Parts: sequence; structure tokens; C-alpha cells
Amino acid sequence: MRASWADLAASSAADNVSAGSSANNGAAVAGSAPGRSAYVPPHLRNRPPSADPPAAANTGPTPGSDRPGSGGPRWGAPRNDFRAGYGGGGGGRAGGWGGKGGSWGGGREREVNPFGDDVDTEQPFDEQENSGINFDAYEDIPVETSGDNVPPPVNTFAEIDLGEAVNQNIRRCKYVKPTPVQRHAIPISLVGRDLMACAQTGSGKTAAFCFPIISGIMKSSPQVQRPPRGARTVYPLALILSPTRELSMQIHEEARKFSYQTGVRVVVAYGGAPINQQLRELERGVDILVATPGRLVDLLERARVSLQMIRYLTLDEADRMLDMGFEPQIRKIVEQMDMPPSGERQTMLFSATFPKQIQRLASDFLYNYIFLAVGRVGSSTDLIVQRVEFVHDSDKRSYLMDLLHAQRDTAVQGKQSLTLVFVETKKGADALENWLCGNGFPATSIHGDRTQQERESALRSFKSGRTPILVATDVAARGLDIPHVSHVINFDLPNDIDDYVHRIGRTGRAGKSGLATAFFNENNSSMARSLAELMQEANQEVPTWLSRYAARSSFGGGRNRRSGGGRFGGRDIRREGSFNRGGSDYYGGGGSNSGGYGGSSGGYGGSSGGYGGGYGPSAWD
DNA sequence: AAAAAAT
Repeated sequence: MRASWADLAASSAADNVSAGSSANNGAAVAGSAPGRSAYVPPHLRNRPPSADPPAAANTGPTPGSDRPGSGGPRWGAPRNDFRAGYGGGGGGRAGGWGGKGGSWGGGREREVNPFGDDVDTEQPFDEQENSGINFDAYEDIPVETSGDNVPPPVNTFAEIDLGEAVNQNIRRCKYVKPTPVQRHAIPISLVGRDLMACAQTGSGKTAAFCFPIISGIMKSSPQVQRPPRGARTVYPLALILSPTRELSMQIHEEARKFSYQTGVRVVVAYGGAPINQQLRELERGVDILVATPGRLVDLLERARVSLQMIRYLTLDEADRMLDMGFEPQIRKIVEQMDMPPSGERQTMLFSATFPKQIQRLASDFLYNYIFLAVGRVGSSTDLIVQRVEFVHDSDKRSYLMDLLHAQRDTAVQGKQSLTLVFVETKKGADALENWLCGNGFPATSIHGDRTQQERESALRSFKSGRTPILVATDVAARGLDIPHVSHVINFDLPNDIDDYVHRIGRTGRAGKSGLATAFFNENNSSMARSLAELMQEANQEVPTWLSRYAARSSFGGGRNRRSGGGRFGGRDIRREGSFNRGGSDYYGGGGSNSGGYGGSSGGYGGSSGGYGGGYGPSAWD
């Protein structure tokens, strides 16, 4: 039977159990009856099996089961020693893994090559994704870190010991150089620290949290005890939560590439798709589970997934998930099921912004975290050319047609350039798609009223260029990485400038240039000021009529304007001093943290200009 | 106000 790395270990342990102690509890375990009935002594309930000494006994430095309060080591390397991580102390284990890889590698069924290059050359799969990243475009993105003992960033992948298999996948992905998030987040994660990161997709976030997880799973030793649950319960080691189904799919696809031929198995679970197929995938074994909250809760309630063995937890687009009302589900998953508590797992929280609600989540879910802020999409780059045109609602369609005609003529190298059209409502999306098709434009649409199947096929059709026009609601606004989108059209402007930033971020991806056109009219006057400011910040030409609108609407319109600093989505609230409510919860060591980040932020002096020490007015105010 | 997400 095929198994993932974790389940292989678990099942061999199960064999041991049934062989050794069948007289007593063999019925429950070996009988493989759905084992909800298996007896768990009270003192072992709700405890990860890894808390037992056997797991730690044959590992090197890995799982310390000490609680945060004890100040002892936790998952990963000991605190305060970010060098000793995998390079030194992990060396012995890394060797063990390598040897084992050979022995069971033969028995595995052939892993589908996610790169699509079946001839196993070093030639990376070029067209579909992640191709031709212009890394220089990342150079000037500002970065801030703070917290205790922040590990120094790396400049190359070679500096990090992710293992040969992962390194090869990095090469296949054509990643030459780490992006700013990766440069900072990977070392932080490799030493086992919790992370609160303000960054957006497109910044290389997915790889930033996947690499350390994959590498950590490969390098750690197998769990030797299988928790007495149903035979069909699976025990992922890592959980990645994301707000939308498409984003989960995308993370899954990327994670599969990063873990190709590492033996680490990645499975995705989301709603809207038949659960049975996902259950089958899970049963084949899972190390990393990527999921949307609703479907995961379902799986947990069915006891098909247990979180007891979770060592890595990542929440992606956390602010988005809260916006969408997922907080109860997320808290249920993280706090009320069987997941190890904060401090016993490694948690990474990614969010574009850092409002109060997220701060609370961070203090509840994270342990002595390091805060990382990466400049926002479109902030310091002029990769996206933004245009705003004054268009009455009744004229929008004909304006759109003009734009699309122009676009059609610019198709380069036989490659159809893709246009993403954002509208406000699902109904509007259907209507516009229908109208476009009726007028000879190859369009499709994606929104929440379409079936999951329709959504996926629309996305495929768009990506492939078969229908190079995609009409979308905000379901597609955040996180989706669609290569070759050359034009984002805000047919209807959103009511929130953050949404606008996310939408235009669908173009100009990975260092490529892009165009964003917005249709503005009197219905959008509440957006005028924030839009004008944003464009100015990004060195875009602001039409004088828009400036006039902005001036006119300036008095009331606080709502759509940013409250925080300009270039980052947020800043480390722990820095704001002792008056901060519950401040002592945030850092174990009291006030000592100011020294920590002081040292680490050296070298970023140049980038912190617009940010500096000033928490007062910025370009946004 | 609309969108998203489990059935």
C-alpha cells in the first residue's frame, strides 16, 4: 500500500504494536475497525503522540516537547541558536533520510511529475507557471523584521540546506535567487520560529513557507507511535489553510512541485468538489494538507483527519479569511480540535494587512513570533501602469470593447495576452460574459455562483489562452497567480482600496510589467481620494479630474483610506511600547526584544526610509 | 452591499 512518509512510519509502528501487544489492545488496532472506540487513557487524550519520549529518543535535536512556558527548545532547533538548525545538528538525521530514501523509493508507485517534463532532464517546464521571473524587480522592495533573535536573511538558496531533492526542484522551478520574503522567512522558519508576515502572494510567499516545511519533514525522524484512532484517520504533519478553493489548489500545485521526489506527500481538500476523491487521496497518505476551512472542519468531524501530529501550521491570506467570516472555523481548527498548542507546533501567519483582529489571532496562535513586513504589491514598483478613465455605467461596455480590441491587436509572439475583467456582482459577471461572447469576444467567467467544476474549467481555459478574457468577481482578486495576465480592467471599481490593490496585483506578477485600467464614475467618488493617493504613491499619472474628485470627497472619506504606514500592510504592534494591552503576552522575555530587532534591521536602513521611526503621518495621510 | 465558504 502506498503511503506517505508519515504514514509509512506510522503504519510500521502499527505493525509493531499489533505484533507486540495483540493480546491486550490488538483488537482495536490490528482489527482496523474504525477505531473511534479504541481506548485512550485519559492522560494521553488530546496529546500528540510525539510528546512521548520514543519520538524524541531517536532524533537528534528535533522535537522538544517543552511547553513555551518552560523556555526550553521547541520544534526545530533550539531558540537563540539559529545556526545550529539543520546545518549542524541536523546533519546526522539528514544522512539517515538519504539512506532510507533509497530503500523504500523502489516500492513507490511512480509519482506524477508536476513539472510536466517527463523526460527527466534538468530542463524545467517553462510555459505554464513560474517562468522567467525578473528577480531584479524585487531588489528595491522594502523589508522590515522585528522580534527576538531574528536570524539573518540569506541571499542565495545555496546558503540554505534544504536538501538535494528540494534544491533540484528549486532549479526546475527556475528559481535563481530567493525573493525578499523568501530571503527572510526561510531562515526564520528553518530555526523553528513562529512567524507573522505581512506579505502578499506574488511575492514568493508560497515557496517561503513550503520549503522549510518540506525540508523539515524530510529531515525529522519518523514518529514511532501511531495514535489509536480509526484506521482511516490520517495524520498530516503540516496544515496550510487558505481562504478560497482556487488558492488552495494553487498552493497544492506549487507544493507538489517543491516536494517532487522528496517522498513528502501533499494533498488538497476543499469544498464544492466531491469529497470521496479527496478522501481517497488522503487515504493514500498525507504529510502536508492544504485546505479551505469549511471542508477541513468537515473532515475533522468525520474523524478522517486528525491534527494530533501537526508540527507546522500556516495560515495564508489570514486577513482575507477573517473578512470572509472564517474566524470561528479557524479557531475551531486551531484551538478546539486536537492540534498541538502554540509553542509545540511551528506556526506561520501570512496576511496582507495587520489590523486588530489579526493581531489578536497572532497573539493567540503564535509563540514568541518574529514579525516580517514586506513592501506591498504595487507600492514601490512601477511595474503596473495604472490608468483611470471616467466612464458612465451606460458607456462601460463600449469602452471595454475598445480596450479589448486594442488588446487583441497587441498579441505578441503568437501568444494571446490575457485580460482579467473585475465586476462587482456575480450577476454582473454572468451578464458581461454573456454579452462579450455574444459580441465575438472569447470570454469566460468565475464567481461564487458557478459550480466548482465551472470555476476550475474557466480558470484553465483562461490560463491556456483558449478564452483570453476572464470576467471575475472578487473571488479571483487575491492570491491567484495567473501568468501572462497583461491587463486588469476594473469594469466596476471595488469599494475598498485594498481590494483594488489586490486586483491590480493580478498583473505585473513576478516582476513582469502589466497594465491596469479602471472605470471610474460618480458612484465611485468614495474611492477617489484613496485611489489618487495610491496612484501618486506608485508614481502614476493622476488625471486632474480625479484629483478634483479626491479633493471634493476628502472630508468624509476616512473609511476607504489606509490607517497604517504606507509601504507595508502593517507593522509589528509589539513595537509600540508597554502601553499596549496585553503586551507581555507577545514576548516571553519582556522588554528585551527591542534589542533584538534593532540589530537585525541593520542593513535595511536604506529601505526603511518611508517607514523609519515615524508612526505619524505618512504619504497616505 | 457583495463576495466567499461544508452539505
